[in-house]
This record gives sequence, C-alpha cells and structure tokens, in this order.
Amino acid sequence: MSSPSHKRIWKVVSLIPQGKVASYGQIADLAGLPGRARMVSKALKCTPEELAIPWHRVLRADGKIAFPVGHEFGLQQQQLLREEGLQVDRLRVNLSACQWQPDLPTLLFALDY
DNA sequence: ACCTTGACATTGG
DNA sequence: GCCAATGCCAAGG
Repeated sequence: MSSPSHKRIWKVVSLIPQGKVASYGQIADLAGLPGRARMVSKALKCTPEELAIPWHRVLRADGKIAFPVGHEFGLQQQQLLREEGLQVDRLRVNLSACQWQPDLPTLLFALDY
C-alpha cells in the first residue's frame, strides 16, 4: 500500500546522509506533513523491499531507537548506526553533532517543487 | 460508522 | 530520567 504521502516520506528519508540522523517528527515536517510523526513510522513499516532507504537513521525526538529493547530490528538499527560511526548507548544516540540539517534547495528539488 | 492500534511528540509531575 | 496523560491521524478490523 503506497500513498503520495508515503512516497514523499521515503524521498525525504533517502536524503539523510551517512552519519546523520533525523526524528520521525522532523521527517514529517520536511515531507509537508506537520504533526504526523506516526505516519512516518507507518510509511517506513510499508517500505517496499526494492526501495533501499536509510530507515535506521530515523529516531525518536530524544534520540532513542523506537523499537522496544530486545527487538530484532532495534538491535539491527543499533548496529547499523554504530557502523556509521555514531555513538549508541542503550538504544539511544547522542544527538550532539549528528542531527541532519537538510539543504533546502536539494530537498525542494527531491520533492519536485 | 465505531473502535483499536501504532517504528511519535510534548508536557507536566 | 522515567512515567502518564494528551494530541495526533491513517489503517485495518
């Protein structure tokens, strides 16, 4: 199931560079869906296999991995983030100096504005 | 049409 | 920092 909103969300997430992270709410805002952080999580859950996007770079606003402790995806996410050089402590990322700040022109171009 | 469910965010204690 | 209460809103029963 894919809606126009989902596609915009996937595009925005695909722009997050290696070593940087963003929150669900931030992605929603950038995708033109203010206040709809939960829609971002849904969109990620429905991501088609063939679409390779850096889903692991999306965290809660406080830097925590959204999956419960012990969840397989959470552990995988933690590992992927560490492989990018980020410091992850107990499923939480130290947000200092790794928060994504999108380049506006690039963002607008990606969203066909 | 009503109810429940989230890979969330914010606020207040 | 942790927890509970609220707000949020699309999807699926």
